[in-house]
Amino acid sequence: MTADTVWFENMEARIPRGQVRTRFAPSPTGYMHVGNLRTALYTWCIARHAGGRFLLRIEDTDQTRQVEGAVEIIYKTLRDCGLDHDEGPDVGGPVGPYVQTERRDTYLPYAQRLVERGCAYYCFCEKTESEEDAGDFSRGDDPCRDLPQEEVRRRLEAGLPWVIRQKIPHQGETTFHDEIFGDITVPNADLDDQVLIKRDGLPTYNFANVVDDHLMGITHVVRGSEYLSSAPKYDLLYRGLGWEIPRYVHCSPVMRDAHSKMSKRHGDPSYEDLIAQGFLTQAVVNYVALLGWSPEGEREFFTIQELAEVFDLHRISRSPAIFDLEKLTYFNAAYIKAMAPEDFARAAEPWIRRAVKNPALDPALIAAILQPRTEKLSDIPDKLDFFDALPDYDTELYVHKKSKTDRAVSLDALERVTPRLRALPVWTEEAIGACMADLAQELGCKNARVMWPVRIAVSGRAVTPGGAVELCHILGREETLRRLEDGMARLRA
RNA sequence: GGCCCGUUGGUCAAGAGGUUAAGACGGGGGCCUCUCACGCCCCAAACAUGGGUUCGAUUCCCGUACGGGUCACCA
Repeated sequence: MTADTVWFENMEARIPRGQVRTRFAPSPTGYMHVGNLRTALYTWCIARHAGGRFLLRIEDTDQTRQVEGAVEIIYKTLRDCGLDHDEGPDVGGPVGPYVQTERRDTYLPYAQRLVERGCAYYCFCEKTESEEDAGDFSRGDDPCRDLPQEEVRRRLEAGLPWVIRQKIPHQGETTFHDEIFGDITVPNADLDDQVLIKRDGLPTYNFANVVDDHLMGITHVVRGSEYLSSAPKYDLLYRGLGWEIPRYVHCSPVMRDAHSKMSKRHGDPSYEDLIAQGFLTQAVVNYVALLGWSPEGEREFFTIQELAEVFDLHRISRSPAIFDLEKLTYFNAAYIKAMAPEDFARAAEPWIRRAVKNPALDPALIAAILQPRTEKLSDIPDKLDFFDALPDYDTELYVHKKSKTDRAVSLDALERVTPRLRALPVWTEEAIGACMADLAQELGCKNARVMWPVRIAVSGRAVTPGGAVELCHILGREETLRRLEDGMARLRA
């Protein structure tokens, strides 16, 4: 193959040979599926791993499915995730434009070239019933397939509506290579004469993809495995146009269960839904990377840059992977624990403020006790319902066998500790902790005998984020003493 | 239905013609501990199935089952 002359076709000067170029080519549907995000991530990783270029191309040839604002969501998601692109509608580049409807005039000449070469033909057929319900109508039988050139010209001049279809050979078979699935061979008779140029003059996805990928110098075509069965037709197209065939990387889908893909329709969360639920971008990206791909070795925590470094496309899995919210939650919790306390405090504050309105309570202190026990930000508010006001509670909470407390012991503990706390020279965690520990030691018992009752009195809850010491500290001396008094009153009642 | 692809514990998955078949999540148990968590330790849990090839297959080949994809003037 004379790749050096045909490969870039008028573009040798603009794209360095040997450069790895990949593209993410979403159609603007209004949100980012988890599967799409993963495809974008793998595509980005392939380019970055090789020091190549990553492009963004918007595939909007379906006029009937435009969603306003959809492109912005794509930009925002890619930006948030760190999937920066080198070329695209917003940043330009040498092979633009990067929006297919803005390239509308570039496709027809290539389709006509295929017609001239006998690899495609004008079809004047009406849409047929059988076609519309996707029956077993064999396109190989299309009466337009072998129309005499004169007749074609006559009909075109008469203004008859037409489409251009790919002319698949009746005989033989086609073998294509996929980086993940290997060589796949199919009989040409099983391939249909797909439409290349639609009646509205716009190319179909299948055709626009081939033309654009070539014109943009794409070396690795990454996409979902639903395109696997079209791949032999792509090969025929590339060959018909005399173009070098790129490397195909078909990725199996991300599933919601064993039977169906993740989808908005079924209520599965999109990327933006996950973020709204309190998942961190890095956790989502990290988790999703491992859904259908695995690194060498046992490590599973990676920054996006680290992913790019170690990414090996040949370790992408052939079988579909089921999305597991529990494992994502585990990753999220791990990322939260690893955050710098200030960063976590900043991320958690809005969620803390949903439950804690009292301005005297320091959200940073609350964040500190929350951080090790928060799996996702959205479960923060429920943990904080006792801060603003002490809830009504049952004194049964004071009975705890492991801490060796009952109502009488608790009352005794509270009565002893309250004056000491009132007298503390400073209200710090260290001072409060020492105060309670000292008392326990004097009583010759475990800390629990003092701290359990205090924690109950101060929170009214059996389960709290943080222990007695932290809670007292956060609530402040005055409120702490007020709640301890309240607790003693309840125990005496 | 035709064609194509896939199948290792509940989930994500490593792995190689000969292994006690990794690891992680989840589950169970324990330790730690002022609760819940965190952390640490331990445990249970898998090669879909039938034939080959082979001294030996979970690993290679064929069939079967099951699952998925595709068969649009949607992407």
